[in-house]
Amino acid sequence: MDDKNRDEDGLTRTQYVALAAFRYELRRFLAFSETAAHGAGLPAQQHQALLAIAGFDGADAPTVGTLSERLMIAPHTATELTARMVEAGLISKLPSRQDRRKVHLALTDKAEDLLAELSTAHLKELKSLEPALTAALARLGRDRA
Amino acid sequence: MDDKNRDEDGLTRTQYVALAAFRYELRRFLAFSETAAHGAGLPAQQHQALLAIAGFDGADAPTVGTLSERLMIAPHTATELTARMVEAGLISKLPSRQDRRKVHLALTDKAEDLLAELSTAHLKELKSLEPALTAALARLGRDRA
DNA sequence: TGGAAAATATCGTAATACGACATATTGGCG
DNA sequence: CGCCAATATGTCGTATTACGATATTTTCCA
Repeated sequence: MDDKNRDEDGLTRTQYVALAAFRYELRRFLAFSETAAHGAGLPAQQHQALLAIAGFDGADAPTVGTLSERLMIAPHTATELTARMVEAGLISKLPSRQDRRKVHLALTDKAEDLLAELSTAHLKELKSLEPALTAALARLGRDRA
Repeated sequence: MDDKNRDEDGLTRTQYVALAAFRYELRRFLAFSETAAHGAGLPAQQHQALLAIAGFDGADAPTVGTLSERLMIAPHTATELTARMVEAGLISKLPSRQDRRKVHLALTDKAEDLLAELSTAHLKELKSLEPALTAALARLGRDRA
């Protein structure tokens, strides 16, 4: 069906529109998040680092390594990121007693306040964006060629 | 309820975990997308530009301005992006007849092939990531404090 | 105990988005 | 009808940030 709407190789026009719409919704959320973080005086990636540390679901405190995993960045990039954040007074580094190669990370009071404020705003925004995001995602599943 | 799990200001630990998990799922998808684009020889943003052009849901061909809107970047950033893409043989620019300030954008054959390949892979990946993403999103709505 | 592996760190480099500014074109209005 | 503000795109220098290559320290195990 709908062969006139199909590109030579490819997908239907509807599928491109659906994919593009999904990415647009994603960008809307990410743009909101970036603006909110900047408004609080944080680069977006530092906000993500704070959230990853505070929301880390593990036994002991997260390390530079866990941060690199959760943010999906190279280990040495996490090193640089955390160095900037220590500089900015957002986190503290504590060398592990058990394994002295590791460095545990903890939020400062300042960072906890900022993160609480940002997270509240994000939950609210996500609540309002959720329908559009879910709908855009679901739309991709239909019209499978 | 659960006051011992509540940070001073702030949200419950569960909420931080849920927010962090949602962002992690988002990053997984974005990392897949970036890897796929790079594998096809494209910077991620150029892939997004191709998709935004191909999936533009409007009457006439998209312009530099529409691209800046859909990608949520500044107009002059869209100018630079499109210049790089013309250079790379991915798009062509066609000054509008109606309004000679505007420049319409169209994919080259090469770009159509690349986009078809990437979009197929993305639809497949999204199909597999969709449950986790939807679940992470839905989880945010529960546990509202 | 001697090295391979792991964890973090350093330095130079590249990509890309932005701010400030410039140019061209359009449309409205006195 | 001509002038000017607004619109659309373009140019240039700058700053941020992530990466590759490489180094250092510590741990683990054969």
